Amino acid sequence: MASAASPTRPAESATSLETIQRELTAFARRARATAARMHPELSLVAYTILAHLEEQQGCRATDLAAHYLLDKSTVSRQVAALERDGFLERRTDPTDHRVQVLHLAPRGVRSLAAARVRRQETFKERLAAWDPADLARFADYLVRYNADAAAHP
Amino acid sequence: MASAASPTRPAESATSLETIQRELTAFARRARATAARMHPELSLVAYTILAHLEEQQGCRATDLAAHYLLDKSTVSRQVAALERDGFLERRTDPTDHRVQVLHLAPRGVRSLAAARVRRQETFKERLAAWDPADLARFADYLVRYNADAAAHP
DNA sequence: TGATATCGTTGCACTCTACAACCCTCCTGG
DNA sequence: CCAGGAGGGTTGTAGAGTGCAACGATATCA
Repeated sequence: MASAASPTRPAESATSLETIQRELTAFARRARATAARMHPELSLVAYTILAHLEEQQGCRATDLAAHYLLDKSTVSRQVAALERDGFLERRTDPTDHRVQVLHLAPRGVRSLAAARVRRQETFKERLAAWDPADLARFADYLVRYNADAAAHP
Repeated sequence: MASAASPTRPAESATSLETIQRELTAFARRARATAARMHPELSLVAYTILAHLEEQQGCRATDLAAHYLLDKSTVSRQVAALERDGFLERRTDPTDHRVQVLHLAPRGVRSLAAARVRRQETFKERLAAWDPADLARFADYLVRYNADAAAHP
């Protein structure tokens, strides 16, 4: 399972599909526990929300829900907990008082940075033996797969 | 994000790592809901357990826990529910009365087959536009990644 | 035979999640 | 102008999934 490219006779497509299914679900099962080990302070969802906030320079709870296919009530509770613990802050949009724009609070910035370092270390160690070209291709495949998954729900 | 391979200057490895992290966690968040949509009768964990049982021709609950990094109590409850609903059966090992070997029951075989068909259809549609060579490479990468993840916990 | 290890179950607590009902604010058509 | 609908967000409720700790039963070994 080490080498990158395999022969690709048409008959093998079905096998690839099975493998992709099995390996993706295997990963999914472990993701939560892995996240908990890497950064106990931030759950997988919390980390995701904070990272999104940093990347987007702030956004609304509804955006988070839409982007991550979560119910708005779920996001609401997550955000409430993150605000209570000082990871983020809400700023009511002055032009539309229905809207609360979420921004990272100082503690959120710090925790996110620390968590990112831990994640980087783990992934770096984990993927140390990979050729950079393979890493890049793998990343591309994942992006493409998630895009396809979003398009075919 | 459509084309497969990207340029791979060394400086891009860090970006690839970030992308891989982000896309894998994005997938993980959606996996449970996706499974529920594809086969409402079997949760993601239930499907996984039954598939493992089929593949291994029966195994112990402890094996499942070790393989999927779950607490034995979690597996115990999952197995109890699956037995209650007729998806699997337990057979006490005659040579070691502590051990219960789990096997698929007829209903488990049927449900697993149906779920597999639904999953195949979904994935086939989802990945229809992919070149078989890309599929094969993607599958290889996933296998390799999960192996590395298991080796560096 | 007694100490130790293994397999599994159960009590407990917690997180994550969706759905439904609700409130508040905004917008638009009569 | 204002009534009704739409959008953003919260809360009540319920259920799945999970881990930890304590326990009982069985097996193994000194």
